[in-house]
This record gives sequence, structure tokens and C-alpha cells, in this order.
Amino acid sequence: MNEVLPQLNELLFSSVEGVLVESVEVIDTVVRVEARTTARRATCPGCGCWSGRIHGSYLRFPRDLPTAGKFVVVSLRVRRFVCEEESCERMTFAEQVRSLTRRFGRRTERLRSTLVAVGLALAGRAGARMTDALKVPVSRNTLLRLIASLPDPATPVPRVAGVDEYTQRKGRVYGTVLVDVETRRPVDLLPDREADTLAVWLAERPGIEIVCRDRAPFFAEGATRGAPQALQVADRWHLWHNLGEAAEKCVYRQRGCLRPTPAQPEEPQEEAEPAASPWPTGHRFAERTRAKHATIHALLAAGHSKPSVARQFGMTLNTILRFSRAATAEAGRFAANHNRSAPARRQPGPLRAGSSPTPTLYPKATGSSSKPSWPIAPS
DNA sequence: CTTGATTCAAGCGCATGGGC
DNA sequence: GCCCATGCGCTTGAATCAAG
Repeated sequence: MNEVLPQLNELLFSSVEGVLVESVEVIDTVVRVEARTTARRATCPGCGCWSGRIHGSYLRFPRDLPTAGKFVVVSLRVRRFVCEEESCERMTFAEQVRSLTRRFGRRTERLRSTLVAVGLALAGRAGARMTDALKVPVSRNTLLRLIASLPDPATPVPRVAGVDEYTQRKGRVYGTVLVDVETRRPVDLLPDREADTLAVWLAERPGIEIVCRDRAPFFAEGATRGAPQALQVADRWHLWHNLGEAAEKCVYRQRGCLRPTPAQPEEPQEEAEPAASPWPTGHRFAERTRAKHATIHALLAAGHSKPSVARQFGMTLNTILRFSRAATAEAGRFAANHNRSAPARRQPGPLRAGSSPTPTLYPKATGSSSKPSWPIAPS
């Protein structure tokens, strides 16, 4: 056996210095490797000083990469050293084996890097299934945590920066996502969607030549202040989105010109009333708006004031007024979008530096509503 | 110097809830 | 049904202290 151990040592820890294999035992599906550290000294993680004064030792059981399809557990005896530096806060410290262990680590570094590679390639659930096949099973949460703990990769300053908002919790918490439009890769995430935050981020990257954004006033202001040298353009998605909304509302306004479909004699007639709504039954948005409309009317009927209802819903008073005047939720919804056409609005389209849409048309992120739709220019 | 007991904190798996 | 964030409780390593 003594002749085999050096070969096992070379096989199992060829890239690890300071570890000596003492025995290898196979129990069913588990390979248990007993090993110990051999270094005479270790550096204190607190002060960085070397110490050779041993305080004690204990066993650690880091999981390792599988061997021949069997789970491998290393029974590693590590020592605790006494830190002899008087100014150091630590009295003792445990030694770590470079490229094998880390503080609080329950896996060897090579197993950790393998799991990171699986996580990066397959992400949570698929990655977890793959680790089962690789005989190193971990949960999907563990893979995601490993990826999250990686340092952020260095990203070059984009020439064309895409700016849009994202939601951490829909209707409540919004942030800003920045994308390199040319490589189509995300560059950074900002914790909010404030003009100041975006302006600071852009000002730190003077190489940006074009800012591609939606028409939110806080993005317009942030881009104008932070990257005055950059050309600001509207992104394609919002142009199509605005166009689609405009077409939808135009058709709705002219619905009176549409000839009614001849009633089919065999179909039940009681369905005629719900069909008057442009929203499909069961649609989440439609049901939510109908419920909101009914609740607002109920509260007003119960004697609550409109400002009080507005506070309870986290809406502006104008929105409550529109709902209170509307006989149906559908009327309230479209009144909410169409009755605001009094001030002149800009058409969607390329935006020059310094230009910004009318700020009052886009409510601030107050944590009360979901992302509002953009107002449409009057036809 | 060694050993054992104790406490604290990090790592981990699981359950749950919200959003889509 | 899937994805993701979050919280909870358990396990285990780190750190400290006391006793032999």
C-alpha cells in the first residue's frame, strides 16, 4: 500500500501542493480519501503574518470531483495556527490549502469551478439536472449563488448605449438597464430610473456616441446631462409599440363606423352585452381594471372623498375623477388615455440631444402603478 | 501544547410567493 | 408550469475559551 499511496497522491492532488494522501477507502458509491496538510507554516488571514505555532487540528470534509462514477469525499486534517502578531485581532486561524479549500468552503476549488462552468452554461434547473448526471448533485439555487458570487466581467465602454427600464417588482421597484446595442450584451444595471443616476453613469463613459432610449423624460434628462456629446435616438421597439397603440385607439374611436356583424340565429343572444367590451373576458389586465373601477365606485358611493380614494389606490386625483365619471371600466380606461390629449405632444421618432418629451405625461415611479403606456400624438 | 466545549457565522437546501 | 427572489432552519467550518 505504501507504494500505491504516492501514485494516488499524484493522481488525486497532482496540482495541489502541501497535501499528503494517507489512505483511500471505497464504501459503496463513496470514495473517502484521508489526507493531511504538510506545510510547516501558514499565513494569518487577519494580518498576513506567517505563523508556525500550531494551536490544534481538526477534520474537514470537502466534497471533490467524482472518480470512476463514485462520489468523492476528502477527509482532510487541517491545523489551526496561533497568530503571533500582537496587533492582530485574531488569536488563532485555520490554514487553507491553495487551489483546494477556502474559508467556509464545503467543496474543493476544482469542484467549485466545475459547478460554476455548469451554471454558466446551463443556469439553474438544467444545470442542477446536469450536476446529478455528473455525480456532483447540487440544487439550482446553489448554482445561481455560485454564478452570483463571480466577479463582474470587465465590460468595454459601448459606442451605442441602449437605455431602458426594468422592474424588480412590477409596479413597485424599477431600475435602469444599460445595453451595448452593437454587441447586444447587457453592460450594467442601475438601482433606480432617476435622471441623476443615469447622468452620472454616462458621464463616467465619455466614449458613448449614441444613446438609444425610450421617451421617458428622466432618461431624456439623464442622457442630455450625462452625455451631451451623444446623439439620442428612440429605440425600434418603442416606435412600433407607440404605432400599435395609436392604431388601436384610432380604430376604437372610429368603431361607430363599423357595421355590426349579423347575429347568428343559433347563437345565444345573452352574450351580446359582454361582447361590447374591447377586452377579452379573463384577460388579467381587463379583470384588474374592471375590479378597480367597481371598487372606486363602491368607495365613492360609501361616502369616501375622491382625494381619500386616490390616496388609498396610490393614484392621482385625475385618474380617480376619470374612473368616477366613466360608466364602465372600458370607458374609464380609454378616457384615461384619450382625455389627456390637450397639451401638444411630440411624435415618436429620432430625438436630438436636448430634446425631451413633455415630462408631465410620464408619471414618476412612485411605487403605485405598473409601467404606464406612452401617450400617442393626436392624429 | 493539546483537546474538548461552546458560540457565531457562512453555506446550503427547501419551501413559498410573485410575475409571466 | 417555469423562473426568480426571499426567508427559514439545519449543517458545518471558524473562532474562542477553559482545562489538563
